[in-house]
Amino acid sequence: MGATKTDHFAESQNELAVLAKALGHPARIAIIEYLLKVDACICGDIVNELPLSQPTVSQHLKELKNAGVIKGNIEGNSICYCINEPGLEKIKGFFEHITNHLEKKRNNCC
Amino acid sequence: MGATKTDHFAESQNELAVLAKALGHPARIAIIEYLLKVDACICGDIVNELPLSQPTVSQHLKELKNAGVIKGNIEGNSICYCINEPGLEKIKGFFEHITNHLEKKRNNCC
DNA sequence: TATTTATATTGCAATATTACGATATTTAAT
DNA sequence: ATTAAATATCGTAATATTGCAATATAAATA
Repeated sequence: MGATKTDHFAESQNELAVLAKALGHPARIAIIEYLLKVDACICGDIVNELPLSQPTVSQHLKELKNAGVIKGNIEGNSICYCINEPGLEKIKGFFEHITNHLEKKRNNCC
Repeated sequence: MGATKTDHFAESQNELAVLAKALGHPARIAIIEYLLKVDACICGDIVNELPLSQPTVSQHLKELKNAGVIKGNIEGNSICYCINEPGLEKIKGFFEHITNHLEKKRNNCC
């Protein structure tokens, strides 16, 4: 025990969970917000923006990339990380689906 | 080490991370989807819908509730769990913010 | 080529999560 | 009052995550 029973769930459920999980850490939220703020790729200065060590930041970037939230290219001496739109569209769609549904058929038992 | 450095991040970043983290498990995605599908509160049959034991499901429900994704009332012999709209609006707003921003100023370096 | 700069990887300790059996709690029904 | 039901909590094992120091890698520059 201890490991998530991934194979007992639908593919789409696992996909959404992976995306959500990737965003389930304040440092990774901060990275995304910083990407938006500077309105460009991360090229070098992300470590100074976060209250974490360089290896830790690198690890968080890796997780965001693995989950499909950001994408990265090698850019000379540094790495260029950007938001990966398809990944974010997928999770945004999930929440839109939920809230649209709630607006249509408001159940009020709670 | 090992624990998230919550106090080094902004309150809003921690809030969003908590919400996203709560959805970062396929069982909890499945619970939300089931709540939408039946279009009512969960009253008893959620355990049969999931490939997990009753204590595990109970634990997942608790986490969703703590994070503010669902809310629950005692309803006689069972518990009535519903989607908690404010929580979902908050995280939906985050993703809308991101995708709106991306549409406006599309950076194309990656 | 040596050095600097930027990022990644390794290894490890601390902590958190996941899952479930056993048990407790709480309410409804007998 | 007992029993049945539904859900929660406890205890615990297995696994995952978080964070960083040390080290590796790779490219730019002196």
